[in-house]
Amino acid sequence: MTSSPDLLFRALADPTRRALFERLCLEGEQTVGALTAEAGISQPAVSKHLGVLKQAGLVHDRHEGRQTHYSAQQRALAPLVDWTGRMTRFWEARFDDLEDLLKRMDQ
Amino acid sequence: MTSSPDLLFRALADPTRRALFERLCLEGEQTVGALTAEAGISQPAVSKHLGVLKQAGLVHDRHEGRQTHYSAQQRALAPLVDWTGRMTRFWEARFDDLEDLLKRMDQ
DNA sequence: ATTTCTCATAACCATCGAGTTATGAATGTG
DNA sequence: CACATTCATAACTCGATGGTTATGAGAAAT
Repeated sequence: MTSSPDLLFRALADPTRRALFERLCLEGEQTVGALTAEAGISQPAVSKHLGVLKQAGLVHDRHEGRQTHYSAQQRALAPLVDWTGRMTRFWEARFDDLEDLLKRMDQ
Repeated sequence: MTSSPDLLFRALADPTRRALFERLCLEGEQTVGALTAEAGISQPAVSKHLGVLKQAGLVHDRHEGRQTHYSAQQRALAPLVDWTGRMTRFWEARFDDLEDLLKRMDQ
């Protein structure tokens, strides 16, 4: 069983793949050809990356004629945001404890 | 030049490594021995993972006698939060645009 | 001083993953 | 129908990476 944040982290760990996702986020829907034109790698490589992103739920594909349009699914980032939240919340809690301690020491 | 989010994503992409970081976040400072006891892998493997986390700025090590104490540096997650923010902000902006469009179409 | 304990490093191995080229499937075009 | 275009998949290569065991360095204990 591969957990949800695991898929996301793994999918976004590769810089090329992250660049593809960023383009889809910032510039909106793109065809494979358009993405390949700027990616600096071969078309099959781009397709494979898009496949990984799709499997992670980060992109959605729409077939139109002989071309495939990919678009970002930013909602899929939610588990990532949750995860960082859980990790940093503990830091804040601990920080609050420290503040309490200092306050109590002050009196 | 490896950018900051790149190091973070790569460091957190491995489930074993992420588990180590989570433990340090939730349970606080731990020695290598304590971490190894529950990690299910050899001590050298744990040390190597901790080295990667340290290089990414995610953990800090403190030497005390013959043991090394590791602790989480949650602040290091900031670039990750920023990145997800930049990606999702565009979604919200685009969503707002859509809402505006619908509103205008309504009139 | 010798031994024991804790951790890091070295050397090695196997697997994974990102890239390539070749090719096929599906759709449009002459 | 024949040809071109667009994308996905197959087969392969090769470097990166996560794991192992062996060993060394440094600190504590006897």
